[in-house]
Amino acid sequence: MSQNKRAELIRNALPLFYRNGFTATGMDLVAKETGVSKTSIYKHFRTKEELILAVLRLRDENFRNWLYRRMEDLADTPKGQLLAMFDALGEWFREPGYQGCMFVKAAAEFQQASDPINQQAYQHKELLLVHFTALCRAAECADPEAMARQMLILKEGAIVLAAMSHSDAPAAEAKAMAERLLA
Amino acid sequence: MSQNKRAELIRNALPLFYRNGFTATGMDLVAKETGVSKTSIYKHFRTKEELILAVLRLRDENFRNWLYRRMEDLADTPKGQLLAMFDALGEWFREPGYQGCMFVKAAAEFQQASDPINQQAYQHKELLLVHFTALCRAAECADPEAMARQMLILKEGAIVLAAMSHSDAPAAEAKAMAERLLA
DNA sequence: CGAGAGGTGTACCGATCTGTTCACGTTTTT
DNA sequence: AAAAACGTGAACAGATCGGTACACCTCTCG
Repeated sequence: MSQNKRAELIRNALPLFYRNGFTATGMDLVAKETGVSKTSIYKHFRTKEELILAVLRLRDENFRNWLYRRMEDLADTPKGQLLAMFDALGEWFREPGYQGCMFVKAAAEFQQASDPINQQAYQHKELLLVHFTALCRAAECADPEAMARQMLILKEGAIVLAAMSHSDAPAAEAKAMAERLLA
Repeated sequence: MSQNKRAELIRNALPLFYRNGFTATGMDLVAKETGVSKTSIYKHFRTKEELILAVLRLRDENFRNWLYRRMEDLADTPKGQLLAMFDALGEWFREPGYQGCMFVKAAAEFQQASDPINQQAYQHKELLLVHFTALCRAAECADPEAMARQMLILKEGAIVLAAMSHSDAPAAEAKAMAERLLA
């Protein structure tokens, strides 16, 4: 019961924070839009920061699961999967509510390195890097770590520019670069 | 007189917004830290939004001037300048107060496409793209427009990851990619 | 001198923020 | 059926937000 309400709260708060921003979204709005009273919210989370951290944990899980699965569905070789990532990103960019990377925005709003939100946001990027490194190693790249970091740069650049330009073109442009680098 | 105070206000407000964020920086703090009374601020700018737009205009001018000049100082061929951009970015990343791209953060905080701040933030990226395109054309790239957009993706990816990882390594990694793409 | 422009500091307005309190229902368990 | 657990709505506290009002100071210039 309690866990259900808690999970429902986190799940419904996610799009709120994603679309309105963290600071700009008040707890009264969270209560109203999630259907969970403010009293209950503060029974599950001591502060707004704890709720945001929980939301980011869910987002990390959802996003990485979605991306990895999509990469596997679109290609079966390691190199093919790395390239397919940019096709998956393109699909994401074309979604109506696309607003950029939630972790980049979290790090932008809570930019002190000592902030737990900032740290958790970067952790998401580190987890992506681990996965990319494994794929690069399986693809027998000369320097898997370096190639993985480069793929991450391409991914982040495409995400930021797609958000700012309201276009999915950066996905294809990043993919073109990845193709030449992985060749 | 008036213009001096106004310029001084914008100049001193810039690092405040850059380090604290736009929403998180209150007008009382702006008045206190810039040395310009709130009464005077609101004589020059009708709203906080207008002040932010003025700050972003100054930042655009300062940053583009600095980057273009640094690229010219470090190399004399068009291709060399494009590569030198990543060395210049590395210098920026190593500066003590580095906090990422102010325009990306502005677009993240004011993410509605109809928001004037969002529009002005993207305009900065468009101006960079114009410059890159001219350099790519001078470097006799096969497709100057596409190559310029790719260089912009590399630049934005490096900026975001340098900010999140508190490291200057993305500059060298992006440069390595640019070298292979421009070869 | 005297007027006006440009500036300051402070107090204030109404709204909104995070977080708490309290009295009250509803459901589950014993 | 009694009791504990879980939930609600609404009011509230204290702080802060963007923005305004007002009295005052200090120059410059005629």
